[in-house]
Amino acid sequence: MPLTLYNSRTKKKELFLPLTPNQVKMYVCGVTVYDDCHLGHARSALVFDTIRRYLEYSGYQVTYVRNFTDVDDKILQRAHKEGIPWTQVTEKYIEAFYRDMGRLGIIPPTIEPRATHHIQDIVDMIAGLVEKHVAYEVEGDVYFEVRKFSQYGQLSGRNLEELLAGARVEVDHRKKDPMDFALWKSAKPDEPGWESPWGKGRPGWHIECSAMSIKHLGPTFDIHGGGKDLIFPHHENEVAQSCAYTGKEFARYWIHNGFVTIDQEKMSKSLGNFFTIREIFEKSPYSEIVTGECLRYYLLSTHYRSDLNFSEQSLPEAKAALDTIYGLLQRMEEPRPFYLASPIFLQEQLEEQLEEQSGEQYLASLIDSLVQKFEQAMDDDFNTPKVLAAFHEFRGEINKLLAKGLSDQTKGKAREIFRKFGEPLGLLQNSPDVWFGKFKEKKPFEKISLGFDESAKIVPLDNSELIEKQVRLRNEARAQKDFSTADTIRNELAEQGIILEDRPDGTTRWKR
RNA sequence: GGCGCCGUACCCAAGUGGCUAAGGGAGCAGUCUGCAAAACUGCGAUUCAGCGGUUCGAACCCGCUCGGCGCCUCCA
Repeated sequence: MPLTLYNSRTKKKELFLPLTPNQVKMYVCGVTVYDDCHLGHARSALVFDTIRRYLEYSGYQVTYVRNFTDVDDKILQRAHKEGIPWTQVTEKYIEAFYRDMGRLGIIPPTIEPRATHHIQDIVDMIAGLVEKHVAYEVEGDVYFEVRKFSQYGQLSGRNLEELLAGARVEVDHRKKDPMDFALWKSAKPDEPGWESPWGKGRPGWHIECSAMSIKHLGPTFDIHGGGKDLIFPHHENEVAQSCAYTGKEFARYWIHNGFVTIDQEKMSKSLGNFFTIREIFEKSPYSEIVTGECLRYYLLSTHYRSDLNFSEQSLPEAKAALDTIYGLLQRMEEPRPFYLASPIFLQEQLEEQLEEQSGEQYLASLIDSLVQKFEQAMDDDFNTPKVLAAFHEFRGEINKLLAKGLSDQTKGKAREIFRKFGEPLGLLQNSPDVWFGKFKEKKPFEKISLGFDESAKIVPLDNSELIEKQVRLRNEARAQKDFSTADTIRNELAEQGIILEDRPDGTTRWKR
């Protein structure tokens, strides 16, 4: 089935045909490492992680490059404010970034270049642009001359006249045109800098992505991605300087993800309405593993190009939805109830077997249908919400089959399917026991709150043995029809967020 | 001011010209259960912000109106 994706350059869905068959070269703008990353950054990383996973699922060999901007004004400001070397700022936040990505199950890209490791490539590229007379130096700064690139504005759908008319930038009279942008910035005496033909300085923001993508993927590559706020000026400028430099097409498909909003407004540092990933995990009532997967589910429950609004319900809703699937996985792991195997039920057992025959055939058709829906939805511009719907439909059908009785082999097959198709989404890879908190849990009933609520403290505990003991006591009471004691225990456990489920055979399973 | 996006049930969210408008959450009712939980079944938009138009046919196309948001400055 052919993959189609929305190309923001042409504003249309297009058939995806990579430059080299079976290979995809993809570059995504990463983060500037001057602070903890927030949900918006995470969304971008997650969207492209999912795209990468699906491309690999589809059989492509993917080279995925995602950069770190590790030198820039904000980093220097931060270092100055904290009175530490700027390199310490970048190291700290690169580490934090890895921690957050890991919690979200985001697979590291193939290559993670840093601007500071590519200064020579950047200088070479700028020198080439100066040589071609599309860039010029003024007092140690080098600017790209937008008038020299006739296609300028093509990606973002603007033209220079419009831009000038609405320009809010204060005009720097040293520039030939107000829209000219910096390739190289001269360093002030106290600022870090590298030697260059124009004196000591550092790269402008846009040039690093061009230099590093060309270096690692070649002049023309398949996919370039990032948040939709990067379309202008960042990506527009990348196109201009790259094409001017190589004389070749730059990225062939442009993919831009939508924002995460709070109260319908873009989450951003300047508005102050953001949640860092760290904060979300610290305040989550769920374990780290569960929180990570819930967050992932939540972010995938909206199409990547749409904005999505984060609220206090987002995580609990994702948890409830995932619970239904993990609950099924758990039931499919359990041995078939003994009452189905006892002699009294021999007649029923025979019937069960007959049911199983048709049940297993039916399962095969359900799997076919799921695979088809999965691929169709993902091939249609990565429609993850549709995929999740298909999972839930599949779940419902399997639940019905399970009630009729399924062989261990068939149950195993169904479980495998959930795992296999959850993988490209980064979902359903945990064991039900971990999911339902039998190993580690934080303090229950602390709802994730919007804002800086210090009351939500992490209380790590591993009280499985205690719970098991309570469950045993309760079942002894139940056996003696001492239901008041049984109910007392149930209520006590419920207060700790433990839910008991009695099986028909008298045993009890518990979960959080 | 320029360019652009969005408005689908109580909430989240697919669907963008033609079978009964997916799916999740919450809710109500039922089956099951000592009670519960889970699972299953049923109920819930004659309707897709509003109005007008195109069409045999529109939530989907066009126009206008109302409401929300984004980019044009650093931004995932």
